[in-house]
Amino acid sequence: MTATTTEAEDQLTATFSALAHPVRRSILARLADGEASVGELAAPFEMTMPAISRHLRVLEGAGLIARGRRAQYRPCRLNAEPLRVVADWTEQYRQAWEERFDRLDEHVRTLQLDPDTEPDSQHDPDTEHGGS
Amino acid sequence: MTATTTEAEDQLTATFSALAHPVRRSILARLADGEASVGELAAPFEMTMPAISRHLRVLEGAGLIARGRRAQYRPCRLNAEPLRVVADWTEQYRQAWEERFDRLDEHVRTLQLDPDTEPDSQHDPDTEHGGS
DNA sequence: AAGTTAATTAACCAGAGTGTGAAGTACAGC
DNA sequence: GCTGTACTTCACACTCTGGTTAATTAACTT
Repeated sequence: MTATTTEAEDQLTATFSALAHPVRRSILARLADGEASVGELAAPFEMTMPAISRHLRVLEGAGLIARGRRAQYRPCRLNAEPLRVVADWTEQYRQAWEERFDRLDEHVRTLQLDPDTEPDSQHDPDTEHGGS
Repeated sequence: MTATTTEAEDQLTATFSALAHPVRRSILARLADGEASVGELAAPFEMTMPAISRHLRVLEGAGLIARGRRAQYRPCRLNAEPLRVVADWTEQYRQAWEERFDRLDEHVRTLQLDPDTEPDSQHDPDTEHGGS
């Protein structure tokens, strides 16, 4: 039951890994304009075809693209679903980047919950840095 | 002048790379609750301290955390700013995952550009996969 | 001063990621 | 059937990651 890594975690790891390479992000951007063959995708880069082919494999592995077959071409098209998952994941931190009140807010909330819990040792400037 | 990779691209690469590891995402989740020392961050994992220390270095390199010093502790706190950048980046694909008209739209655009290019083989199920 | 605690750095290793050129596969066209 | 085109797979090199243990730094404790 208690697997070390969950399905969703693996999906996220695969997607973030795939997105961690500028060439692959560039390929996705290209595919947002519509289907393209491997050769078309490779053209903008100073890189051999096999290299692109492997980048596409990574993208496919993360479910970010799907591939067809038309004659000797393997047209690729974007599948943005995993990006929605990424967007949802980041959303969980929205509050953290919107609020600049983080620590204050947190402190206030603590006091509201229980005024006696934290007498003064919460984040005292004296113990912060200056003890020479 | 014309750098091969831009600043923004590097930032994105660093952030996605950092997020591509489940342990690092887990650490960020922990830090969303507030500051924590390295030891506290390491506790949940069956992993030695140096390993965690390096994960923290990666997160710091991507600007996802900031580190202080309190006595012999190095408290870490979340900096969600790069996550906002990621959210903004994914936003550019929102349309792609919201619309289910992808292929239709693309087909229409192809026809508009050049009606003779693709007579009928656009996305015929027979040529799609069915080879014995 | 000596020892404990917190964390980093150093040295090392296994494995994954990213590129190359060369060979192999699949389809189209003369 | 042979040749060209599109792409993949193979074999290799090289670097980056991610983990380990051992040694080092830094601050508190007694």
